Amino acid sequence: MADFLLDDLNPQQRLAVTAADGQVLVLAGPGSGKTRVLTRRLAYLIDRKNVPAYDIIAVTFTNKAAREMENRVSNLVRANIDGIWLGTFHAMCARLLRRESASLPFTSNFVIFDSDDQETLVKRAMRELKIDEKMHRPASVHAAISAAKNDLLGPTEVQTRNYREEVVARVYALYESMLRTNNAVDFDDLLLWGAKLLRENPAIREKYASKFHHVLVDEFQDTNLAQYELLQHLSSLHQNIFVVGDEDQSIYRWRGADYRNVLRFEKDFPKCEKILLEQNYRSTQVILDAARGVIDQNHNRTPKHLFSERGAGNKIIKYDGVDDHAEAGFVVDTIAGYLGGKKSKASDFAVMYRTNAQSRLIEEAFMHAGIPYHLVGAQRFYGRREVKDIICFLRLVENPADEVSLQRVVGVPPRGIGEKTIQNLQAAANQAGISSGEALLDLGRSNEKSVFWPLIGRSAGLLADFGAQLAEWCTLKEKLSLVNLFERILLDVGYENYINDQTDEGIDRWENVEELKRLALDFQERGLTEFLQNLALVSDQDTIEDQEEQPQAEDTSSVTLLTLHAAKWLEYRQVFIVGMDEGILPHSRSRDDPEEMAEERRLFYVGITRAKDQLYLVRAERRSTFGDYDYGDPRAFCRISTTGSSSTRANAAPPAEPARKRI
DNA sequence: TCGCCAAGACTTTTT
DNA sequence: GTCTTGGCGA
Repeated sequence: MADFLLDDLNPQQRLAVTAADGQVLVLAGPGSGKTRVLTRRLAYLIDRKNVPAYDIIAVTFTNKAAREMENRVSNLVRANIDGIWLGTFHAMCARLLRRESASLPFTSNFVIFDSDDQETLVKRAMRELKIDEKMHRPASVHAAISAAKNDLLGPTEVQTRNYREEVVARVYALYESMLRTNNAVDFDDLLLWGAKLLRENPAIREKYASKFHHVLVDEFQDTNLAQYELLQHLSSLHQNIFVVGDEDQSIYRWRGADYRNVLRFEKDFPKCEKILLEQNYRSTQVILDAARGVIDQNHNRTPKHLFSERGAGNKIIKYDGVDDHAEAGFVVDTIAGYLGGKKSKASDFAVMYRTNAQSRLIEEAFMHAGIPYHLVGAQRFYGRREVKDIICFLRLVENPADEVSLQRVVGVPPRGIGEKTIQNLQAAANQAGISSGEALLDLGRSNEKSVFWPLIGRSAGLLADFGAQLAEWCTLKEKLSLVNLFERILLDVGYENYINDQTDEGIDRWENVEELKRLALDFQERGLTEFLQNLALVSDQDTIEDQEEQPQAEDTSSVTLLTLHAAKWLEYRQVFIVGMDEGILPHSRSRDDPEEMAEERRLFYVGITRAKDQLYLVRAERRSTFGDYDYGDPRAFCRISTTGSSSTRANAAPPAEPARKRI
């Protein structure tokens, strides 16, 4: 009898999908049908094992992956799957924290600070502590705090072996208390508090551990320590945990991801069933062999023998341009050649690079040649100034205690309120033991009669005006629909005039505001709170790639330009990896650290395995960096077999020539 | 307080 | 090369 759930799976995939209860570790090479296995497993549990959907939690790393999985599973099973907990780690944790806020130091309507907000708050903490921002850059202090949180370390638990670490600890402590007064959590907190909550409250832990009979995890190699602990707690009772990942594709170490969680899993669950998915449905054997030549140099992993039934395929083509212009020229000329032949369309091609800065020259070359192209993930919609402005206005209306938003929008557009006035407001509010937002609202209500009036100085009137404005919005929040509130705020502050100066840039910015308004329209029924939460947790990559899913007319097809990191989910017939120079790929900052070099190899590996038919490795003899020219050195990563005849050839390459001098 | 100019920085960016 | 930041004058 035909079985649509299992028939089209290969033996390894079927083994994984139908595995017995317990712990299952699926190591899935690139293009081996990882998503398919995960969705079929979910469908199998629900449809064949009669597991109710609400007994299952399945976590992914992107909203897009979660949405896709939900759609596919609901198409595969007869049962209704509404009760399933399916989403990103962060969204699942946000839900958990809102439900259990009684046991937490914030209320259930907490706001979520994104990385920009985090950095703003770090800066404020540093100023308050009078720490020199030249010596300790806020970005790096922020990174240190974030890393500590990913390792589940609180402000009193971080190491203070030297002055720098001590500075970080002090900033961390103040930063943390500032989050509390803002009733806010940051991205990292969602995971940290989630793990802490379950660790320290046995009753709550048991509640969820008994609820979730099955725990499923996607992209397991990119979990951090907090996520790992979370998974342990959630599966602590029923012990049914099914994880899918590939340690060779772990490329987010700098954000706390630790591929060694795969090893940890094997150690913590010695009885786990380990299944390797090695049949690749994407690439030719030549490409897979090249990829293997790169990745086999890494340690602490399970070796995999990726194979393809697609045959050897074309040789990998290497190209050394004289400079970066020649590099871009080669890419564009090659693609132009194919497009002239009519057999290929622009969307068959992708150009991948290590750093975003490399895209500029390539873009110019495409523009010059008149070939349509688009960038993936370069300009983050939610990171745009105008988008962030509006979000902060809305956040302030939702939660006037949000000091980060207040500070941002109090002078947008400029209304005569500057640094000094804000400082006075903060000091006055501090003294009264309330937030600046509350003090501002009081000023708006009582004007000169407010106790804060004399403490502000010259601009008290301006501040009171803004406070009254904010108070009005807060009242309107209850009466108007989300979109009407949105429009009202824009109108009240004259935002369109401010942002749209009729230049191309101004028009573009205003269009972004309108795009945000369209998004708000989808949340008319759910309201402001949910809209804001969604904005915090649904970001960037999700929205951009959605357009890819619905390719429009043929003539809009274009070449894709993207960083190697952004390439992870994608595949193309022909892939160009450019900038194959020591210092760029592998990146110079990785040179001295073997773990970092291993990550560069994984990044390269991810890039190689995106190619279905044809791979090009391109480099330049010299390239301009920040104005003047540098000579590159084609070391480690250019030693790669182009014919696939021997995957060990990459290791046996002659030693690299010494780096050439710079002119 | 705001807007302009010069100086300095500059890997990657699932949430 | 280009974006952000900080200092200074109007």
